[in-house]
Amino acid sequence: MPKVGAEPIRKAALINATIETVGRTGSLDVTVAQIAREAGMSPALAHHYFGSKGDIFLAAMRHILSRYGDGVRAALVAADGSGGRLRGIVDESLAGGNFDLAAMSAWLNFYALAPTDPQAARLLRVYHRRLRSNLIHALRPLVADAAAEADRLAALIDGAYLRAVLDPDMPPDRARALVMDEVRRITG
Amino acid sequence: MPKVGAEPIRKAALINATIETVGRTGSLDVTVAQIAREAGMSPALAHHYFGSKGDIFLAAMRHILSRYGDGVRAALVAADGSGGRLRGIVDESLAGGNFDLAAMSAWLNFYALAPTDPQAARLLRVYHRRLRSNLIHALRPLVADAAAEADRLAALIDGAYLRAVLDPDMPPDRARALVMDEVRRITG
Amino acid sequence: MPKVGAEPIRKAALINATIETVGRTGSLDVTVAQIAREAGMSPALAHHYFGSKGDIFLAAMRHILSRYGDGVRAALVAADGSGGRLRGIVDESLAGGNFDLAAMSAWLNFYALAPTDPQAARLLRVYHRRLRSNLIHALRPLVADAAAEADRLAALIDGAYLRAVLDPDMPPDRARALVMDEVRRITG
Amino acid sequence: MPKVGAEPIRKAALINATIETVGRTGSLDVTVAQIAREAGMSPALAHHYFGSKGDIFLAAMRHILSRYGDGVRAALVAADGSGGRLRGIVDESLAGGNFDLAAMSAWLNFYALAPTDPQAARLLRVYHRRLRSNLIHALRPLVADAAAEADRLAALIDGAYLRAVLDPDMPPDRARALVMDEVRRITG
DNA sequence: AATGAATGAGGATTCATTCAT
DNA sequence: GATGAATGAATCCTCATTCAT
Repeated sequence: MPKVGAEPIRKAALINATIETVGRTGSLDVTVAQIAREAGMSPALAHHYFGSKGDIFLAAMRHILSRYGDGVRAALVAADGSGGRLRGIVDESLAGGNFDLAAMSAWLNFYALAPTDPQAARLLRVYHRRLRSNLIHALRPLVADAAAEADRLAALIDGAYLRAVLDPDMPPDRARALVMDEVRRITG
Repeated sequence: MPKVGAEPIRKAALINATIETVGRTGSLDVTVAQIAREAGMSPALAHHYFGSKGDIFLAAMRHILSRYGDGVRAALVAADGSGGRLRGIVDESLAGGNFDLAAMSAWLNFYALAPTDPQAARLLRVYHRRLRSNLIHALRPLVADAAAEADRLAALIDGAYLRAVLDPDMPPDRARALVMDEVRRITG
Repeated sequence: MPKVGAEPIRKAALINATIETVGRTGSLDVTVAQIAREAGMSPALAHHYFGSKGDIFLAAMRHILSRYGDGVRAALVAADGSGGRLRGIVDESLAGGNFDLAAMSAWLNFYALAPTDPQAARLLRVYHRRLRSNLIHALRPLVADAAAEADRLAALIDGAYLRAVLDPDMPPDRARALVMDEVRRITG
Repeated sequence: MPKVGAEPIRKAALINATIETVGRTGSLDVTVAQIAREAGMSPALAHHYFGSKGDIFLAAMRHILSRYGDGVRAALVAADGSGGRLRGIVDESLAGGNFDLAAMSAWLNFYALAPTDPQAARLLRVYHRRLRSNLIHALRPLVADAAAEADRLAALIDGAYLRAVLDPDMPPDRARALVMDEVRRITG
């Protein structure tokens, strides 16, 4: 009997190892060997499951993105009213989990990758669209030009995240509070 | 007596070549050889004038940062009133020059570098502090809590820039307009 | 399952290749590429098995030293009486094998390395101590101040070796005879 | 009027700088730039006066050798009787000046160079011959086979020097004492 | 499925040396 | 005489990737 189901397990292990390793070193300059060691397997096997280093990274990014997407979806389901939905999106976008070194590095390097790498760009676009659509949906009952307000709020979220990540003077809590003030202004 | 005075010329050429090369490839993964070729000299000479690859990058970033700083300063001098100063800062921060691939890549990769590289972090901090202080100064006559408003505006600027850079659906003009709406709201 | 057990073979091949290459060129200024080529493998593999060029050299030196140590030990076991032991040590120290260009260059360059490289110094010290202790052991039944006589004899051995290596007018045989005269004087 | 006599001054400065630099770093791996800086001139000028790096080294070695030769000559002139001449030679050969890191490194690296570099070999041979002839001259009135005794004593001197240089357990004074004991045995 | 073995293709950096002034 | 400028040629080392087993 062949060992069944090894593939998804191995892939998941590699994805986690990638995030973990990138996080620990704070840089995308990690080697396949490092990732594989962290995942407890040989570099050759990593290449066997993913075709290349780039594919490993992409899978890891997709994982982070979908984890974020799940969080937002859950927050929206649990939310109470338009204001609640807005706050849920913001909360999730600036939640603690996005600020560990692993996620931070992943995001920043992902940004840096996007102008060059079409697959990264596509992934990022999906994220942008979904956030925008969620925001519009939540804002429509509250403001006249929901689309414009959504863009502004989305930019504010990203900017606040950036600051929280890069600026030691701006801890994540202040970043979230800063956006929440704006949300409060909108929800009245 | 030897030919003299080449140093500043060569250094400037290398800085420009760095920005140009990073811009063209859209990635920090450029080799010293590429930069040197672009600057029309040998890799050895690049190492002669700057000590290392990292120093070349740092000098390039410093150049971009100081170019931006000069722009802001000029805009502030020319500005008329608090509202004018605000609009000047926003205009300069989201000016066309910041959106060529070279500047974009430099900024994004600089962000990605900052969590790891202390010198990059220091440089970025200088930028953040200066922007914040400029915004506070311009906002003080207009709002009660200038500091909080400055943080929010700074985040909005960075977020809008990020969107304009990363999202094809958000051209620089829309990004600027988006921030200007907020400025208008503040200035009343 | 992969091909297995290459490591010791490769390491041995690299050590031999190092000695051979250093010997052929008569200088420590050999490149990893040269050594690897001599050993029939890529430079990358050499770095894979030993961490660095320095480690390759050290392993080669250790090999030479242990080869010499084995020779001395065998000579001591086979020796008959104190005088025999003395003659055995001298014979082994000035045996033909120490005079091929490879061993010579290794020794000389090792000497030159020792004041700078702590690991080389440590290795050399081991050799010195062992030789001294062997000599003292063999001399104790024969002379009053065995320690002093051992130091003198050790110096004489090293000096004779040096002459034999450096001076075309002093072939190894004469060098050995020169020391043996002294041994004969001691053993009476 | 041209500046006269610059050449010998510059050359001497470079030779001293070479010895000094080799001594400070304890290795022959010094760059022409380091030597030139130590001598207070540009690397280009060093090449102007000596044709190549090798020539600089050779000149430095020649300097050390002739300095040693002068010392021996002076000691012989001042010496009283055959025994005094012998002691003078030994004293000079193991004098303090030969044990500073500069001279040590020079000697050791010179040894290492000799099997490869014909010029170094020639120089070394001169030294060997002169020492041997001096020793024979001093020994002839004292022993039957002066030539054999001279070779043994020369080897002992070199071996003692080597030990003193390489072995922290053998300070220069003990090395000299060790040889002097032998001298005393000969002079009776 | 899994891995040790192996390498080709760079990449940063160093340095002796040359040259124009 | 003197030097800053400039470079070609190496050198060590790294790493993604392939392959035989």
